[in-house]
Amino acid sequence: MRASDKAYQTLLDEIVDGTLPPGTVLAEVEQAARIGVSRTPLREALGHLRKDGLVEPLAGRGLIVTAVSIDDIVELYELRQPLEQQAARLAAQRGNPQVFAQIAKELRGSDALIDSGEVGIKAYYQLNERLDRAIEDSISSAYLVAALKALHLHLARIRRLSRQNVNRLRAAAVETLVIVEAIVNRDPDLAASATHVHLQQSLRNSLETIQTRTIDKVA
Amino acid sequence: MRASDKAYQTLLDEIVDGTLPPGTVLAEVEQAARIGVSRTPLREALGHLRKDGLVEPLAGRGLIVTAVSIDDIVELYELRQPLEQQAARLAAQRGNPQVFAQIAKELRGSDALIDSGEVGIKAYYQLNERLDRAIEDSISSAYLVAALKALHLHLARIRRLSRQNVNRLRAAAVETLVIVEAIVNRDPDLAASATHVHLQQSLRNSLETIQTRTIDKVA
DNA sequence: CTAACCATTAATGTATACAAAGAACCGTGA
DNA sequence: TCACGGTTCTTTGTATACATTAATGGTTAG
Repeated sequence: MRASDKAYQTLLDEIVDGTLPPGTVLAEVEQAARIGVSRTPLREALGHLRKDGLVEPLAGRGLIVTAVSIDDIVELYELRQPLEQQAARLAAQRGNPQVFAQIAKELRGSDALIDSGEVGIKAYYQLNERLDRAIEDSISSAYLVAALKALHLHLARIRRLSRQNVNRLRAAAVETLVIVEAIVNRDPDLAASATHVHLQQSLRNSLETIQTRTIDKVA
Repeated sequence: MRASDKAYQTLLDEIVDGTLPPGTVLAEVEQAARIGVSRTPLREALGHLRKDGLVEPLAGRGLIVTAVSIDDIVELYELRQPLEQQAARLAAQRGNPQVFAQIAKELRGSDALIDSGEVGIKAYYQLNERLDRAIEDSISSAYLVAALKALHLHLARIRRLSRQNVNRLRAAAVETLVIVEAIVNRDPDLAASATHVHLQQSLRNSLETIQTRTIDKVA
């Protein structure tokens, strides 16, 4: 593995999982020493993170980890909505129905997973990741896939901020199942509409959860 | 201006305008010497171009300028459609109607521009760029704007491949006017639909133009 | 006491030297 | 003549030294 890749992956993981919270100053020499690479590959990593929108230059202070406000969540969904609707639409047109039928089958049993504690919930998340992968594999457009990948970076960060409760997960599983079944039945319009509905609910939940947390903080 | 920015801008321009055609090998030392910077900032520039999707690694041969096939054009539009529909929708919701009314006014006179030769056509293109800018300014979502910017990089490249004739430009102006008027009237759905129509026509024209050229080549 | 300017310093930005990995080419053998 | 192996050379990847810029703190003048 190249040193620049190592630096990028390390910083990316730490930003996404919150180890490096928003506002953290990333000084080159400091981070290079910490990660164990020289400044050259570290700079390359920082450049990529800047393109990803995960760090930004702060006048004279170097680079800092970007903030994620409530407005950012809304704005992110204004990109997520059209991208994932299109992705679902194309998957319904081109995807292998058998692949999605299998995922649908597993989704129908996801309630049991969700109710079976931490391990089950993790398995449920992995099922969702498999669905995302299957959709991306069905899309031939490299451009759309790239845009989706960039999007998911930011989504992963937000997911940490607004942790979903079990009720929301169960509801989300039902919504997702509608999408997957539409893909199996090669119904692009339904797949897109179901995605629209799912994301609207998902956004609403995110905002409500954040809201609650903010209130908790104030109290 | 930083040396890395200079290198990035230079290479970007040359790739977009065709000076560096697809398949061109970009060796670091060679390009660094040509542009007049050292390898370090040049590598930074190449890294960004790679993230943009304008260059790609070729096993052992370093980086080459990516190809643009007919399939790529179709795939690019599969990203463009949802992004620009969403952009038009948001602009219709949030844009300043006066700004777009002014653009609409100028669009109504664009036939005269298009018929007045090279200079007029250039002015027409600039009008379109102003429209794009106005739409981006109306969108609050930084994520969507970033995705649009990345998209427009590739579109600029394709525009060179399929040069539009005067008839197409006139038709495009009419289609664009429908979009802009929908924005002025704060009609998001119409703005999105009109964008859908416009891009569909635009794609069709691109493919036909490419097709013709290919036939010419064979003949 | 405050404000402005200079010096110091710590950071980024750049250049270059070095290392490592891979490809091409030449030579030798069958 | 072809195949295989080794060597050389070109390339990318990394480290480090140097340049430059901007911020900070102290000192001095008003």
